[in-house]
Amino acid sequence: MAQISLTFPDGNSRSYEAGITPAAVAADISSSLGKKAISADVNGAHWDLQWPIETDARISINTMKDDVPALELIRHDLAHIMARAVQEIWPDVKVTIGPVIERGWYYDFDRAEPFTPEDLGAIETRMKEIINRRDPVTTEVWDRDRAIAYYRANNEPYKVELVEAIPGDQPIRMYWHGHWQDLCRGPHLQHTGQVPADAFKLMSVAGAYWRGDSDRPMLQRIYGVAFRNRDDLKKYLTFLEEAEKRDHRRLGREMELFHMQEEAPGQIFWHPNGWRIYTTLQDYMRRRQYEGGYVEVNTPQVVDRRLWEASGHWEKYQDHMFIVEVDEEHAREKTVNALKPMNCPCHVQIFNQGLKSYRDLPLRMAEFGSCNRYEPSGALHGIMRVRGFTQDDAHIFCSEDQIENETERFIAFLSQVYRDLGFETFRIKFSDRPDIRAGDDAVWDKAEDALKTATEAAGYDYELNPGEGAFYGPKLEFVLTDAIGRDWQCGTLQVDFVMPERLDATYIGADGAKHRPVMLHRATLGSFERFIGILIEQHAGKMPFWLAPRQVVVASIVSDADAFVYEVVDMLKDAGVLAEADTRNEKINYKVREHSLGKVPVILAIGAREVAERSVTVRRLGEKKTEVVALDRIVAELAEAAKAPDKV
RNA sequence: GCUGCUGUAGCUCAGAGGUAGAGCACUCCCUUGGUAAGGGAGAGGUCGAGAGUUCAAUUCUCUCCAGCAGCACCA
Repeated sequence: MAQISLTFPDGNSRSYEAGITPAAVAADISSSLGKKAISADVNGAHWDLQWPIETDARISINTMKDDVPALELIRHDLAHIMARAVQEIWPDVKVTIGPVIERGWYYDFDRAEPFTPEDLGAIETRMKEIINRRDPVTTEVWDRDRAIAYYRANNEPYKVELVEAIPGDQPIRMYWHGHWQDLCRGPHLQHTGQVPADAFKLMSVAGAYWRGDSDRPMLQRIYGVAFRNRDDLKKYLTFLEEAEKRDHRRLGREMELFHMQEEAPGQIFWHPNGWRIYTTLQDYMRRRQYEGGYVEVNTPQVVDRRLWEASGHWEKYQDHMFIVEVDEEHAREKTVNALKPMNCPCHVQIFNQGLKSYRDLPLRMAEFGSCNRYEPSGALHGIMRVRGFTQDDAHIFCSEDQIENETERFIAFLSQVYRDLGFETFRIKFSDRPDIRAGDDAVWDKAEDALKTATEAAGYDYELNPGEGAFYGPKLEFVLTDAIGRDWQCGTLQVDFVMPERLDATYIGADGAKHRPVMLHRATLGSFERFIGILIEQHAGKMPFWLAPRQVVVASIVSDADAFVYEVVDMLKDAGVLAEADTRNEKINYKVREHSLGKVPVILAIGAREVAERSVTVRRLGEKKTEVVALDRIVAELAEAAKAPDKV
């Protein structure tokens, strides 16, 4: 028998017979490790304890203390255990796939009747039974024909399709959890009892297309979450509650920011409070963009189809456009217009007015561009994904040589804005050329290099999204992480070689000849609607003072203080602070509770004492303590706090 | 758009084949109270829309609309 040498993490090696399994190695080290082992890392690959090792290798044995492999195995085994539980309860349900996902797993089933919440409870109970049976997990490699014949015989058409799709050079591996068997690449745990029975939960059922293809059957997907122990599960459930409390749809109603109604799906009715956030943010962006060398423009909402045909939107984007037909008097045909879904074609129209010189470049043309897109009904979500929205859009018309500098400049601009808005860090994703694309490879090379070099020069790393660029050019995407760890893609910068060509934009170069400008599409916030949604959730409604739609409530404690309350409100308003009086016939407790729930950052209470000494008692949101402050001082302090970050 | 679920007062929700209820919010009265709900009274609903079954529909059936979760979409 050939011998192989296995090297352990501490640097020691031992000699074993070729074909030894990690399970045997672990048992050889100690019998307790043999029991605790869950998997191995063999030359960096995640290795099932039963898979033989045939060559010299570095090996380490994993136990439940190793969180990455432990979570992977727990979730993966639970996917199998759930599928088994489902087939034990309903033998005619067909199984498909069940991968591990971020906090758990899912498994897709084909079953005529929908799973109900009660069904989920029954499945969960059965899963716990299976775990308690401590069934051994075993594996073997099957011949392709045998696997196909087996699944045909068992009436599992989805599995047949999966086996057929496995490339010829890859083994077809079967796993048993007790008597229940599934096609799986592994690895898995030693036995079902290694799964913690109190650290998982089935969360929801939803439809999902077979193989993610909307032309194929709709399956039922059951989602579960799983962790190494009960505490981690509890923490996750608490996180979900926290996210629910921050839901901008709920806070939008509670803080009277906006509403939406049936007659205008995907469109927002902004109330005074919400609109104050919107305009404050927009005013701030307008100032920053002016500073950043942009000119601001405004373009039409309703535009004849001819322009959309020229830009290519009519062909590629028509399903997402609101089409407006008008019967013109005496006209032979109806005029067909579309509400603009994007601003770029209109911006090119402005660029095309008059001759442009290379001296005009780069031309940074910004618009708070109101767009309408007919988004699929299922995509709508609060104010985050809507059919009517306003982008903080701009198009930079420049030469190819200027792409890099403009990119670096934009990253600096965007990072300043994000910092001002309370997001200290962000990630950059770089999407390069897709398979189907327009333009020469030489131009793509140049554009991709420019984006990468500029990103590095600005001091940022990027993650590569291979092949995810738009057909007209590569792009950068800027991703924020919020206070509870969720990612939001907001900013974007996209190089476009195609639109200037289609709409015949040109400039006169230093050589006196006509040249094609490059367009950089860029947005910082993305859309005001979505970004405000993110801000609401980021802050759980407690907006930074300068952005808060209601900044100060001046509340009387006794009605004799009312006159002074109004005086204080006027002083604050004159100082640029959003102040309102609350002189209602209510106790101070009641007023404090109501305005705290309304997320008003500062309450100034005024009773007889304050009137006598011209002071106020300050109570700040989230704090229990109060302090008495002289009137002039608090007005000065709040006036300072109300300034936007670019004015501080 | 697809699958499933939901739609009753401003909000959160209960209810039943015989044209509706609670709490909070709202209005009025009493109360002038010192930092997260003082007391009392009152008003408020075409039960998402349309059609069908029935003596009778908000309740049962169908269609549509909207919302929620996920999928697909987000050139």
